[in-house]
Amino acid sequence: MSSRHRSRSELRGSRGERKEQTRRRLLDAALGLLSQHSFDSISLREVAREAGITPTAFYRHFDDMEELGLVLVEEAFGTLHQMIRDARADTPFLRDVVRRSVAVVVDHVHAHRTHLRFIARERYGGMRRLRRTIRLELEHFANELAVDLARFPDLEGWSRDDRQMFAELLVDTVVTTAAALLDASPDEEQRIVRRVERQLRLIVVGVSRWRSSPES
Amino acid sequence: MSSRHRSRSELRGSRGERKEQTRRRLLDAALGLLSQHSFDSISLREVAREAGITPTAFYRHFDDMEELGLVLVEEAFGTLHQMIRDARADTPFLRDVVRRSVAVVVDHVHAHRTHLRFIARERYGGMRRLRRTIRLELEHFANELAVDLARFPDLEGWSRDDRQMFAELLVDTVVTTAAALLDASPDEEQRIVRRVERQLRLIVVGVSRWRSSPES
DNA sequence: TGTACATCAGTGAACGCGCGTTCACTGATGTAC
DNA sequence: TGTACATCAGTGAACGCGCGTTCACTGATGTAC
Repeated sequence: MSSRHRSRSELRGSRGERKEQTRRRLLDAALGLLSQHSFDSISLREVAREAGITPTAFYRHFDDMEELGLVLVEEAFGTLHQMIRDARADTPFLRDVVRRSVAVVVDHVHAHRTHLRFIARERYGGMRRLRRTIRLELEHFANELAVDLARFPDLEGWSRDDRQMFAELLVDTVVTTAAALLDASPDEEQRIVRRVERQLRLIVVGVSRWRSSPES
Repeated sequence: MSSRHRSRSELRGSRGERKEQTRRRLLDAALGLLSQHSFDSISLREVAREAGITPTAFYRHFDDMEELGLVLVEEAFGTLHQMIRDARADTPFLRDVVRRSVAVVVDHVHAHRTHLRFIARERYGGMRRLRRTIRLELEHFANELAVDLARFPDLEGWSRDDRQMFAELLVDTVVTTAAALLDASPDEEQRIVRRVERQLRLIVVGVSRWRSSPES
């Protein structure tokens, strides 16, 4: 407070490393502010203040807030892909994967709360470009899942299109659930988890009868 | 432009009626601005300007922007309940209702675009109170649907809890679809509609086998 | 029907504030010799 | 290893602007008699 210049722990590291640390603080500051506000209502000055630098220095790291937002989308989907890798299991049974996945999503909500909140909030938020980028990433995500689903015996003989449709249903259900978990108390969390487990089980029952006997 | 006071069409009507017209213009102005921004980033002054009154006069109608937002939630769910009434059909077959419902949702997205966009955008948006109110309304909505579902033979013997779980899956799928339709071109719209039709059919297949043979 | 008064939706000036962006700058770190 | 210079992350003052809210007001509409 009294000493001028470099009074923080950032005294450590090379100039490049310290720049990277500041950039990280800016991103984290934005993620933090997003717990209370949507992205298009947080200001560059707030983010800089929260990160402990002057507004002017912000421009050493990003052209404007939108660019920072796009970096957050990229980051958030990085952690989301990590999540899906965690959920992948060595079982031929879809129901095992589904059961396992719910637990992974819950863990992920706790471990990467700010990233998931950002995606949930901006998926239908106010900034067109962010919304679009998130939508494209989610589609990409569902595409990957659709490819991966081909290995399950339950989906043998399914068309690419049907697998895609099923993948998108899973992704939407999981994202909606993750978003609901963000605002939930521990009690509500348990309720939400039980609900989505049964919903996914219901869907998997449908899968096992799809095509082979689509009419009941 | 040159004449002072009451130069608009609002010359018609009693004082009470004209006040109501101005209030309506404020609500519509907010809904219009929401096509580009989220609710917590639009300003009282913008809304007043768009409605053609001074910022000061805003306070004759609402205490602040949050109160206006809560009125919009109420309105939007009014039209949503109208939608569900339109979708209700005299058939014992769940699959008929589901098919019909998708068409009703598409119509509704066109007829009440601004209301649906508001709900989609603020469901996980930046203002806690709006988010909470929307969540409660959606739960209420799913409760009603769960009661209504009891009349279908496919769901005979289902517990109240299972019907609730199923109702929430339907509501989430439909709301997610409506939100996706808001940004869609006509081509994309067709794709989205076909996708959700198949997703709901898949779910309904699951329903027909639920409990009677939950294990495949 | 006519008059005197009350109501109140909307006005316009004013306030202090935080905003995004510009500019010239500082001084520690990095590099060339 | 020491010196001279270049780089560049971060500073601080300044700008014009739109914000929410206050205040005293205006004048058309509504009401009481």
